[in-house]
Amino acid sequence: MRMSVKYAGAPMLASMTAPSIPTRLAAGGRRRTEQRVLVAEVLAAAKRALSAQELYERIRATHPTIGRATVSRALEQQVEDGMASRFEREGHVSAYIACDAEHHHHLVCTNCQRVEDVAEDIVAPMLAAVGRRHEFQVDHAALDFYGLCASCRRRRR
Amino acid sequence: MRMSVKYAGAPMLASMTAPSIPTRLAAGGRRRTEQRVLVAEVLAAAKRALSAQELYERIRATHPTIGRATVSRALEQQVEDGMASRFEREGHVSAYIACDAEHHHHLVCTNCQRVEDVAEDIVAPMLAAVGRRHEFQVDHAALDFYGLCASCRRRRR
DNA sequence: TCCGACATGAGATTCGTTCTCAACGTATGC
DNA sequence: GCATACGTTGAGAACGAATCTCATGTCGGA
Repeated sequence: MRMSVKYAGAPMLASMTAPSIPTRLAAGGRRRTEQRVLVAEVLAAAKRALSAQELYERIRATHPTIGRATVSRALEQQVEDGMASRFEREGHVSAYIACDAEHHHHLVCTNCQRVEDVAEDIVAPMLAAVGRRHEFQVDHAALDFYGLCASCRRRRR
Repeated sequence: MRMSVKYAGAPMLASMTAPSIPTRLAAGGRRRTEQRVLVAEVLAAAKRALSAQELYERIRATHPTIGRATVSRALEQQVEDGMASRFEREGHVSAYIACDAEHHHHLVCTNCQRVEDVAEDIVAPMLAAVGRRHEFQVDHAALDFYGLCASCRRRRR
């Protein structure tokens, strides 16, 4: 399932001046190592969801000595620090995408695998409706949509 | 991620007279074996999401000779036949819940683990909005909500 | 009742992830 | 600029849930 996205009740902040990747990597006493920069950059450049394994293989093409565990740990940290979010794909595999703010749900193109963020104001009324109708206090939700993005749709015709 | 729930465009049919578990198990040339009935009944009785492992252990309490693979295969078939739906839990584990119709999204209580279905008419407008706003043709979606159900909420006070 | 195809169970295998631990490299204080 | 402390790395081992294999069992149509 999609990693939890919290609804603290407060409206999402409009993105402030976003810090660069290396800056964000150094948050919370973490060290800015070559490997961790690499993982973050390759993930961000991919603009689509990648499993740890896939990312590991991509990076290995240019940096053959990097370790599986390093990639895995770097991704884990990025999720913790809010720089990425994690899905659970079918087949018991985690997949990650770079993410520049929290509170994001995703549109995944089943053709080209690219990922878009869902506008938050589309989702919010539905969450409110769920709370009203079901007497259910929604804490967090996993909302992911699969289909064809605009360009793949055009290309299909 | 949550197993796909298809949006074929047609409105959901109001549930017709639902066939019994043993009847539905025999769909499509499948055999109605003791084990497959058992798996379906225990899952339905649980009224909450269970992993294959958890279900296996529950069943083993009364039927110690049942095999892991049998439970696993039975669940797989139920998902195929629309009698259950599958989540991917954190930790790369599948979880299943019994399901009496398709097109269901779920409210999962994080306290008592019980599962409710989300009213489909709450979800539909949002799907339409996503399609309009994002020029994205939604084929299927994984929508799961986590929080406290009404009774757990009362009990917490 | 008979027989073939489907289903079962036990254990082996698979495969992505996580753990372990010695060696390394970063950042900080001096 | 240098030394020190400790977070980070990489290789391989360990892990764990699911899946596969295959001999045996059983369902259900003929």
